[in-house]
Amino acid sequence: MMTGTWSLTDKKGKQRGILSIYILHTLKEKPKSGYEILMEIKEKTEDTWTPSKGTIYPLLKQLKDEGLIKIKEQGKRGKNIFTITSEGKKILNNLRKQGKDWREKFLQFRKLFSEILGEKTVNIINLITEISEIAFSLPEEKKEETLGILDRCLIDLKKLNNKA
Amino acid sequence: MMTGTWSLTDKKGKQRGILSIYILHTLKEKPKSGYEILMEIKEKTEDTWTPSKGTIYPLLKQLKDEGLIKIKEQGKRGKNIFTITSEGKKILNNLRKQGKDWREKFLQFRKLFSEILGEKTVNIINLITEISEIAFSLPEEKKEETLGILDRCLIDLKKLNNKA
DNA sequence: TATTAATATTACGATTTCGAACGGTTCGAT
DNA sequence: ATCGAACCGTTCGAAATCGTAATATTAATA
Repeated sequence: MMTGTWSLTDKKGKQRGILSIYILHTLKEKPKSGYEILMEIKEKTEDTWTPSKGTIYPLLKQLKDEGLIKIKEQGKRGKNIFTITSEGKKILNNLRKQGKDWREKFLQFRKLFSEILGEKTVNIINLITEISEIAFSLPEEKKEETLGILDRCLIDLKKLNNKA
Repeated sequence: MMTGTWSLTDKKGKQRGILSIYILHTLKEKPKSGYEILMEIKEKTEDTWTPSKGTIYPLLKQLKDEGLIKIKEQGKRGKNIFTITSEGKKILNNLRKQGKDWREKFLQFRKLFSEILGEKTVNIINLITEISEIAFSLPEEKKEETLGILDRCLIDLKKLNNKA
């Protein structure tokens, strides 16, 4: 969806797509192979997104050539285990700062999608989306209260469900 | 973001991206020029997305060549006012049916983005995800009550926010 | 042991969209 | 009369990603 809309530009002026950003992010947590990253995304998104093999491998190579990641070790079957470099960490931190705009974009796109689909539950979607955006924007010290409010909401919905 | 992920395949086997789908949708409501559609999107998404001119004009031409839209009239300055054809309406309806998966995709991507951005609100994400799932699964006749519960939640969060 | 499945990667054409440059036509302001 | 802005569209290289096919190497299963 819209090639550049979700891309971020790092401090070197290089545009980075979602997958690049995710790769840096996950390699910062722990060294991984291409296949592992691929399967991880598939799992985390509940089969909603499986990055194409044709994308992830050339991208890993590109990021390595750029010095943002490196091969930590090699395993069987031609396996390369990548890890992030310190340069990569800098780039990632810089990108994260710029990703703050995503929140607003998400809200807008969700609204547009609802309209396109002619969804009859527009009000529900809009409410949930708004709830999401406020919940995420509340500061850390309000987290307990936030969770409490959401929990109550969930309980109420479950009750309503059980009255079915 | 992920070129094909949000694309839908119409009954003719042709892949349609977001912009195509939006064009069909909005021309169904009312005939419009390319520039009008462009500005409409920009407005509706609060400047979050302005489709590229390099995209929309060739796309309109393509859709016209395919018989999904036609030129209704022409105005000054080379302006073409497009309207949807009956064939286009069929395609749009077919596409809408397939867009039902977007809902789940959206939630998943929202979660992934939060993780990438280092948002420290995992529990919040999980709660909101659960809330979404229940809210959407409740039957239509419970809609009013659902809305009520969600509304209350939103109000509570807004109050919490205003206590900042 | 042979076959199937899973892991691991490469190659490549296709797709949607961007971004930028370019050009033309009104229209309102000066 | 001139200018700047807005409307209106075209061209084109670049970018991120998809989808698919192919290949190789284990590991699991029959």
